[in-house]
Amino acid sequence: MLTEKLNQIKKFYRRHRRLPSYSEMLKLFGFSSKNAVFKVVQKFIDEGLIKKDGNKLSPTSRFFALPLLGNIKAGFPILAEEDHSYLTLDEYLIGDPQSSFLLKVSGDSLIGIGIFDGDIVIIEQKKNANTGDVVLAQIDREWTLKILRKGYLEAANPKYPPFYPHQELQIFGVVKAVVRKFN
Amino acid sequence: MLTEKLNQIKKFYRRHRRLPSYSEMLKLFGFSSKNAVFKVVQKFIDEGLIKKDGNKLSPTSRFFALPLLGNIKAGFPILAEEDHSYLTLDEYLIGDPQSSFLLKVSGDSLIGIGIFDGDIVIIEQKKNANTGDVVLAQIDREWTLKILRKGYLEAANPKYPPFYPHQELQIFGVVKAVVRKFN
DNA sequence: TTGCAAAGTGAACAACTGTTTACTATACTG
DNA sequence: CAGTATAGTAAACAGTTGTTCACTTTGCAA
Repeated sequence: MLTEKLNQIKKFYRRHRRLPSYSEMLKLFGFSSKNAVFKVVQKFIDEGLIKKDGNKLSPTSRFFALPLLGNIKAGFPILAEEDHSYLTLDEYLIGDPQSSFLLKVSGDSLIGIGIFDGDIVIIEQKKNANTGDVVLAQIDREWTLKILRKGYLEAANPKYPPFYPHQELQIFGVVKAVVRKFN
Repeated sequence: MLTEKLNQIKKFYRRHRRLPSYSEMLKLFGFSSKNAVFKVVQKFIDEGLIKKDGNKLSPTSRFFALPLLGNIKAGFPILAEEDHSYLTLDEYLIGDPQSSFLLKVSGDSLIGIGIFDGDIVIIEQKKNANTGDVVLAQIDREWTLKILRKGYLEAANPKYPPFYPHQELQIFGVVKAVVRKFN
């Protein structure tokens, strides 16, 4: 089966974060001739799962990304094979990997905008932000995650008052995305 | 500078989804001897950014993953270099890539559990789920995303009533994670 | 200025890369 | 059954791989 071989390659890619070489696939598939591997790989290339990159192989986005289906509409056959695009969450959510980091959120001060306790936010480091941005900031030397307003910080939860700095309000980064895992 | 070379390799990895070979790095760095590259790579190996994998190179998780910082606590120096772990969002959020797909959410029926209009959910395909799971289901032939209860579906928004099936309630998958991008 | 480690050059090497060719076994179609 | 496309074997090949050795250049501390 061909999809079984694809899964073996995907498994290898997940473990090693690189595609196996032809001789590695040889062992992987249990073949005894590299040409057999060559022909299998050619099929994956034809299907657009792998591509040639110089004299090497590299995976296409279809290889490792997940299919993204459109909106749910009543009675709509969302699982139809068309109009897929393929998405990597890292690529989708992280704009500038160099200046970004993740932060585990604690507290309920941002539940109004759907950031819950235990969520992970992607923060892009920068020293200034726009009003309305969710920022990681130090207000009077205390770290916090809040919405930036003109000269103060605001929670997204009616039970918290606005936060006016007594001395200092310093911005360290802007929240670009949230991520939550269930269970 | 060494970090500049690392960024060049990262850039290459993002474009090609594989590490460059020594001769490719040669061009990348502007060197004229492969040995110079060899020594640079050795440093990255020493730092744990790249590792040897057979007779090939492969990136470690520190190479492409983002640092995850702990919870924010008042006054806590979260940016201290210690107790980092490194996280790939894809690996963190997607348990079984083979059976998962993404779905763009429309509607406000799940705002109570922090799933908003425009969010993307990661769905794992399966035909049965536990009570309390957020499921992708077909209720009387209409697709929907709701919370599964005993024999019916429920929104997470007081403005919607429970959804009892007239004929049929079929489950297609379980929501394992949500993801939201700001701006 | 001297001494020395770090950084880079250049050439050589065996091992492995992907690819090709020629041939055989297998499976399927009419 | 025969005919033929598909799948796999075996061996050979040039180009590239990562690695090593000997040497030169650069930068920096004493």
